[in-house]
Amino acid sequence: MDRLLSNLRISIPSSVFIKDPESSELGKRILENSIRLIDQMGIEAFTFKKLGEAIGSTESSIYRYFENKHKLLMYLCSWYWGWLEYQVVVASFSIKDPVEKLECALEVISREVSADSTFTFIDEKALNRIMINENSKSFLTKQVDLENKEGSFESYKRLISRIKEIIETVSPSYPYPKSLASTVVETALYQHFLREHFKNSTETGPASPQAFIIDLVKKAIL
Amino acid sequence: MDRLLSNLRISIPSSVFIKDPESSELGKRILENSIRLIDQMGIEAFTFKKLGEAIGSTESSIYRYFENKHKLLMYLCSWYWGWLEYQVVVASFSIKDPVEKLECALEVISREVSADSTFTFIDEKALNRIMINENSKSFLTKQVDLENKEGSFESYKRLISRIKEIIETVSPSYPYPKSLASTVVETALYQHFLREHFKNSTETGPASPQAFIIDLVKKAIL
DNA sequence: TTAAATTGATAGTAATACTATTAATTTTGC
DNA sequence: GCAAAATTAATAGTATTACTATCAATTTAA
Repeated sequence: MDRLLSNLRISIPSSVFIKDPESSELGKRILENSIRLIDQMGIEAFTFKKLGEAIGSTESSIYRYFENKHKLLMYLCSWYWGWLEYQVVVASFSIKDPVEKLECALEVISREVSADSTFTFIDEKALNRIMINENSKSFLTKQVDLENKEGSFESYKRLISRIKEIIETVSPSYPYPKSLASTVVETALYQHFLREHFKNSTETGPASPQAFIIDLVKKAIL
Repeated sequence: MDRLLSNLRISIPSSVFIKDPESSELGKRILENSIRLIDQMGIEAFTFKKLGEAIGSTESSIYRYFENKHKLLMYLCSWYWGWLEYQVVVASFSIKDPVEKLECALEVISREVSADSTFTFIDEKALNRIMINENSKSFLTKQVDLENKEGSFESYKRLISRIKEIIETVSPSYPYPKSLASTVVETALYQHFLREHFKNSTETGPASPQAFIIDLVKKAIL
C-alpha cells in the first residue's frame, strides 16, 4: 500500500489556512514543528514566536500561513480527522459483512495510533496526543458557528457521518445513529485521556478502550 | 424541600481557591458575576479586569480569592458537579428498584437544567451553559496531574463514581462500569453542544439527549 | 533575466496576566 | 466603643502575548 499511495494528500478546508503549508518547505517545517511543540508544551503555552525559533524563521513568516494559532490547531485537527477517515476506508473497504465492517471502523478510531510513513512530515502518534488533549478546544469557542459556516469542521463532520452510515447499514431502525456516531468518536479520544490522567474513571485493560466501545455500539444497535 | 435545605452548601476542594468566595459579600458577587460574564463572552475573552469592573471592584481584590481565571473556572465546575450529584441523590433517593434508580440518575445528568432557588447567587442555567462550553478546558491542560493530586477534580470523580455504583447495582457482571459512567457524564454535556452547533451530528427530538443516553446505558448493561 | 512572490529582520502596539505597594475601610475581639 | 487586625481599593508597574506594518534580501517562475 505504501508506494501505491505515495502522492496521496489529506484535503483540508481552505478556511483554516491563508497559504497552504504543504505547498512549501517552510510550510512543511511549520507543520512538523508545530506538532512537536504543541505536543510538548500544550496549545496554551505554544506561541508563533517559539515556533519561529524552532524552525529558524520568524513570527511574521508563520502569520503568512495561518491567521493565528487557533487556525493552526484547526488545520492539525482537520488533517487528523481526514487521515482517520482514510484509515477507516482503507481498513474496512474490502469487508462485506456489515457488522464486521462496523467493528473494523470502531477499532480504527479507538485504537492506539501508530506511525504512518505515507505522510513524512506528520508525526501521527504526536498528533494523536494533541487530539486527545486539544481537539475540544478547536470547537469550544465563541466563533464556532462562524467557523462552521466557513466549512472549517467538514473533516470532523464527514467522519461522524461515515460512522453513522455504517451504523445505519447494520441497523436501519436504530433511532439514534447520529448521536451514537458522534458519541463514539468523542469517547475514543476521551477514554484515552482518562486512561492517562484519571485512571480510576475508566477500565484499563490491554484492549481498552476499543473493547468497551465495540461492545457498547453492538449492544445498542443489535 | 426548599426551606428544609436552606443552609445547604456545595463543598468545593480547597485547592481551587485562596479565600472561600462564599465567606463574604464580595466573594459572592465574584461568583455571581463571573458566571454571567463567562457565559456571555467565553472563558478566553473573560478577564479579572472585566470582572472587577462588573462588580465595582478591582483585579487585585479578585486575585485574593482565586489564583487565576483557570482556578475560578475549576471552582465553578466543582460547584456544578457537586450540585448535580446532590440533584441525583435527592431525585433518586427514595427509588428502590435499581433500574428505575438508574433511569432517574441518567435523566438528571442529561436533562436541561432549570433554576434552583436554594442557591441564590448561582444561576444554574447559565452555569450549565458554561459547563457545556468550558468544562473540558478545566482538565485539558498540562497541569492536570498536579491539580488532580491536589484534589481539584474530586467533585467530578465522585459523580462518576456514583453513577458507576448505580450501574454496578443493576448489573454486577458488566465489565466496563467506569468507562460507561464517565462516557455518559461527558456525553450528557457534549450532546447538548452538538444540538446547539452541529445539529446534523445528533438527533434533535424533544427528549434528547436523555432518551438516547438512557437507551444506550440500558442496552449496554441489561 | 526581469518581475513577482516569498521570506527574514526589525519595530511597534494594545491587551493580558499578573505582582507590589500603600492608603482607606471594615470587621473583630476585648 | 475603641484599637488592632484584616480586608479591600487604588494605583503603578512588568513581562509576555498576539498581533500589524514596513522594507530589504532572497528565491522562484515566466
